[in-house]
Amino acid sequence: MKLNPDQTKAAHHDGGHLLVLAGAGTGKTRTIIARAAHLISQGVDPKRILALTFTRRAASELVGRLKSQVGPSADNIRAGTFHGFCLNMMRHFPKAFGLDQLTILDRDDQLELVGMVRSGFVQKPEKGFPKRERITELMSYSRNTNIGFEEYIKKLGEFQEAEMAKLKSIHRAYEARKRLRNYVDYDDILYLFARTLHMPSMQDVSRMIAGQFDHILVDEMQDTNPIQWLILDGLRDPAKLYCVGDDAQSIYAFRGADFENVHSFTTRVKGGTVLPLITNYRSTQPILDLANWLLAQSPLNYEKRLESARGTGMKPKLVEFDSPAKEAAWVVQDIIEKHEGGMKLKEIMILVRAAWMTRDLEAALIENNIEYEFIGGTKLMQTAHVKDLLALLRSGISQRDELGWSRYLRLFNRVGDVTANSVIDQVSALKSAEQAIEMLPDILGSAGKIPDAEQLVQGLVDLQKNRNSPEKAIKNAVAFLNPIQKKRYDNWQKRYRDYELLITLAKRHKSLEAFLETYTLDPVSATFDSRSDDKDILTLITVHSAKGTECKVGYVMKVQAGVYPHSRSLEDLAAIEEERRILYVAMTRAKDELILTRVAERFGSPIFFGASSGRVAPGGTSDFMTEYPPELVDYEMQGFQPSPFEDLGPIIARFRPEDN
DNA sequence: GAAGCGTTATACTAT
DNA sequence: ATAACGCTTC
Repeated sequence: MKLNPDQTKAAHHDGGHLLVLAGAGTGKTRTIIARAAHLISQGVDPKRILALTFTRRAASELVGRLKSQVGPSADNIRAGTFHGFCLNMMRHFPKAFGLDQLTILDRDDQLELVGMVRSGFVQKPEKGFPKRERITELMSYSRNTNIGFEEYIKKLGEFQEAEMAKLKSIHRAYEARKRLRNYVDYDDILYLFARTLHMPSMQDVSRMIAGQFDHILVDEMQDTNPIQWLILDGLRDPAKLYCVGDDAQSIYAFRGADFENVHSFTTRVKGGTVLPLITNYRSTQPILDLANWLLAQSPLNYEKRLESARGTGMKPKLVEFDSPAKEAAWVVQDIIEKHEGGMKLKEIMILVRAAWMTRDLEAALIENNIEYEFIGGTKLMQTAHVKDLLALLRSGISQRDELGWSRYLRLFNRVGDVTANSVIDQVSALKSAEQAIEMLPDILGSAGKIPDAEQLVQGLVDLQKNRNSPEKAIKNAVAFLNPIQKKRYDNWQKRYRDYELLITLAKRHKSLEAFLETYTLDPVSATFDSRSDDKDILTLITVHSAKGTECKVGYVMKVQAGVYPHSRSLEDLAAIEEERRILYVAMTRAKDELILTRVAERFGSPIFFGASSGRVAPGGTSDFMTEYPPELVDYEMQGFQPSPFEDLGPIIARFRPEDN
C-alpha cells in the first residue's frame, strides 16, 4: 500500500494516543488499514486490535478492505460497529451484565413500546403533548449524551411543569417495562456496556474486557457521542487509541455526536497527539473547488481547503428540472448512457438526503431493468409481512415478548388489542415459552370466542419443534402464515419473494435467537443482499450512510430549498450548518464526476407535507446552491415546458404549495 | 364492548 | 407504506 509521508507518519505512530484529523478523501480509512497492517507487521496479535466504526456500512467496508489489503491475518482483528461490539462483549459476560435472556428492540419496536406506555398516561388526545416519536427522540438523545432525562427536558425549556411530570412518568414506566420484558433497545446496548465499564464494583469485568486489546482504531471520530466516548475512555490505557476524524464531516448531531471528542482530544487524552492530513487523493480539483466554496460560505471557520493530488478534471454539473419525475427519468437515462459507454454500475452512486426521496427514481430504475441496492432506508426486517413472521418466531422464543405476541395474536380474526392484552398478561406470567404454548388453548378459551384459536396454537407448536433449525422453522412459518397474509396484502407475490431471502439467511444460524439478534442489529437491505456476491449493481444511498465511501460518478439529487438545508432545520443556525456539512459530504464522495440535480421551486417543491410544507429559509427562498459561482459549475435546464402562463408560474406555485 | 373497516395523517438522517 | 383515527358491524 502506497502512503504519502504524512500518512506513513500516522500509520507508524509510536507515541501513545493519536488523532488523525483529516479532510474528505485524504485517506482516513487508508491510514486505518495501514495502521492495522503496520501493527501486525510489528508483531501485534491481530486479536488484540479492535476497530470500531459508527455505521454498518463503514464497518463492512473496513472489514472488506482489511481482508483484501492486509491479508488473512486481518481476519482476527475485531472490527464492527460500536453497537455490535458492545453487544458481543455483553454476550460473552452475560452474568456481569445481567443479560442472560433478552430481546433487542429495533427502532420500530421501541416506538411501539413507547406508544403503549404513553397511552397509559395520555388517554385522550392532548394537544401539544409530544407524540411517541418525539418522546422516543428525547429519551434516546438524553441517553446518548449521558444527561439525565429530567435534566435534559428541563434544559430544553419547551415543556410546562405538568408536561414534564408526565414525560418523567412515561420515561420511568418505559424503563420499567423494558426490564419486565427483558427488552434492550439500541441505546441500552451502549449505555449498559459503558456503565459497567466505569462502575467501581465492576472493575474485574472492565479489566477483563479492556485487557483484551492493545490498540483501538476508531473511524469517524467526529460522530462519536458522549456515551461512545465513555466506552473508548474505559477501554484505553494501556490500550492505545488511534482515531480518525474530520470536523467538516460531522453530520450526526441528532444522535448526540459531540465533536469536542475531536476538538478537545489532546486535553481529554493525556499524551495524545493530533496529526493532520491535507492532500486529497479522491477527487479532481473542480469537484473540490465546489466543495471548498460551499464550506467557505459558512459562518463557521473550518480552516479547510482541499487540494487535489489528481489535478484538474470535469467541472461539476447542476441540472434543473420542472418535476421530480423528469429529474428521476433524466438521471436514469444519463446512467444508461454511461453504462452503455462502458462504465460499470458499481462505480456510480446516487446520493439522497432522505430515504423516501427515491420513490420516483426507483420506479424509473425498475422500469429500465437496472439492478440497484438501496443503502439506508427501509430494511427488509421493517416491512409489515416480515414483521408478522418475526412476531411468530419471537412469540415462540419468549413468553415475555409482548410486542411479538401482540402482533402475532392480532393476525387472527376476532383478536384485537383487548383480547391480545389479556392473553399477554396471562402468558407472560408463566415460566417459559414452552409452558406458555402448552397453556395457550385454555387461555384463549377463557378470552372469549376466537374462531381460529386452534390454528393460532398450532403455529406456535410447529415452531417449537424447529427451535434449533431456523431454516426449517421459517419455512414452516412462511407456509403457515401464507393464507392469513394473502388476505392482508395485495402485492403478495412480491412480498413472498422476500421470504426466500430470509430462508437463505437463516441457514447461517444455529438457533432462532441467533438469527433474530443478528438481523435486528444488522438488518438486511430491502432491495438486495449485497453480501451474497459482488455483482455489477447501482448504489442508491443516503448521504449519512455514504460517509466514508466513494464513487467514480456521484449524483446528488434534490439539491434544493427544503432539502439542503432540510426544512426542519431552518430555525436553528447550528442545524443549518450541519445541513451544509451533509451536502459537503455528498459532494466529496465523487472521484471523477459530480452531478447535482434539482427541481425548480416554483413548480411546487419543496415537496413536503403538513406543517413543513413550503417553508423556506428566513429572508426568502434559498438553499446552498442558489448563488453558486458560475465559473465552478456547468448549469443545464432540462424538461421545462414553455407555457403561456410562464410569468404566473411563481405566483401559482405560491398559492398551491401542496400541488406536488 | 370489542373488532373490523375505510379514511386520513404522517414521514430526515443511524444503531 | 404504514399507523392512527373514527365510524360501523358483530
